[in-house]
Amino acid sequence: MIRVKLSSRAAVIEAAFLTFATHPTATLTDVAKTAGVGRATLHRHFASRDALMETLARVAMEELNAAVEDATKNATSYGQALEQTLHAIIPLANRQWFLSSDTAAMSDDLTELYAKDRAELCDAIEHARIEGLFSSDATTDWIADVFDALVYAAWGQVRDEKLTPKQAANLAWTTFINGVGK
Amino acid sequence: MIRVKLSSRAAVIEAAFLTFATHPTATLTDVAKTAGVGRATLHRHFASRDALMETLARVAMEELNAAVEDATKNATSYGQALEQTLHAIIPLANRQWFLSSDTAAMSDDLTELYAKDRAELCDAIEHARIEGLFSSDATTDWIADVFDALVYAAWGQVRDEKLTPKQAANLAWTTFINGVGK
DNA sequence: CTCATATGAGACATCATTGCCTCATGATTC
DNA sequence: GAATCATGAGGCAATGATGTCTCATATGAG
Repeated sequence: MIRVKLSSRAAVIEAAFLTFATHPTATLTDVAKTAGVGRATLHRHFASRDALMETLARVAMEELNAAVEDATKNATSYGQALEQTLHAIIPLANRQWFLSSDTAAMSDDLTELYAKDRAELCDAIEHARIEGLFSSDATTDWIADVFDALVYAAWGQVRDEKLTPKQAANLAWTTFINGVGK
Repeated sequence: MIRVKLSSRAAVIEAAFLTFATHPTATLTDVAKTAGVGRATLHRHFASRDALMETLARVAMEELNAAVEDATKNATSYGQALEQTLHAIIPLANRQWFLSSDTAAMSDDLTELYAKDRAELCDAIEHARIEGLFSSDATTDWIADVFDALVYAAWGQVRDEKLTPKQAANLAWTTFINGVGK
C-alpha cells in the first residue's frame, strides 16, 4: 500500500524556502533543523541537494500557477485578472523569489516553464493595454518588471508585519495602476 | 614604498559581484576564473571567503553612499534629490542587491550602516512628503520599498539591454512619482 | 640591466558538506 | 497486542571547497 505522509516532506520544503531565501549557502543540516526533522529524513525525501532545489522550483511553479489560475478564472477583464493575480501572488512571493534567485541552476524544462509564465504575464498585460489600462510610454516588459517588483515590495511589507496581505495588495495595485496606468 | 595595484583586487571584486548575483553558492575558483586571476591571487587579497564577502559589502556601501552624495549635493529640493539618487543608483543596483541578499551574514557595524542608509532614504522621503510630493495613502516605508523595487526593476532592464540607463531611470522615476505621488 | 613586487600554476593538508548506512524508537494500522 | 512504517540519532566514507605553501615567470621601477 502506498502511503503518503506529507508532514515531513512539506516541513522540509517550507523550511527550505525560508532558509534559502535569507541564506542561499545554508547547509542541508540547517534546513533539516529548521524543519524540525532529522537530516536522514530529509535525504529520504530528497536524494540530493540538487534534487531538493529541483523540487522547490517545481513546487514554487505549481503553487504560483495554481494561485494565478484560481484568482483569474472568474475575472471579467484582463485588468481585473491582473489585480486578482496580484492579491493571490503576494503571499507566495518567496516562491517567486526563489525561482528568480538562481535561474542558472534550473533544468531546461523548468526554464521553459518559467519563460512560459513570464510570457503569460506579458500576454495579460498586452490585453489589458488594449482595454486602455496602461500608458503608452511603458513597454510591456517594463510593466511586467514593475508588477513583479511591486509584488516583492508588498511581500516585504507583509513579512515585516507592517501591513496585512490585503492592505499590501491594495497598496501595490494602486501604486501599480497609478505608476504605469493611463 | 607602499604600492597600490588595483587591477587584480578590483577585478576580483567586480567578478564576485557579478558571480554571486546570479549564483550565490559559487566557489572562489569560479570567482577567480571570472576575474581572470589565479586562485592564489584571490587569496592574497582576501584571506577567506568571509573576508571577501565583508569587503564586498563594505565596497557596495561605500560606492552607493558616494554615488548618492555626489548626486544630491546640488539638489535644490528633496524631490530632486530623490530623482537624482535614482539615476545614480541604477548602475549600482547589483551592489544594492548584494547587500540585501544575505543580511544575516553581515557584521554588526555593517548592519548598522545599512540601517543608517535606509533611515536616510526614509528621511529624504519624509522631507519630500512635506514638499507635497507624495500621496498621504502611502506610508514612508512603502514608498522606500517601492523606490528600491523600481531601482531593481530598472537595473534589470539595463542589464538585459532593453533600455539605456538614462531611459530606465526616467521610466522608473515616472512610474515612481505617478505610483506613489500626489 | 637589476631588483623588487605581483602573479599564475599547481601541490598539499584540512575542513565542511554531502550522501549513505544502521539501529532503536515511536506512531499507525490491522 | 503484533506488525509495519516513518523517523531521529549517529556513524562513516567520499567529495569538494578552502586556505597555505612553493616556485617559476612577468612586470615595473630605479
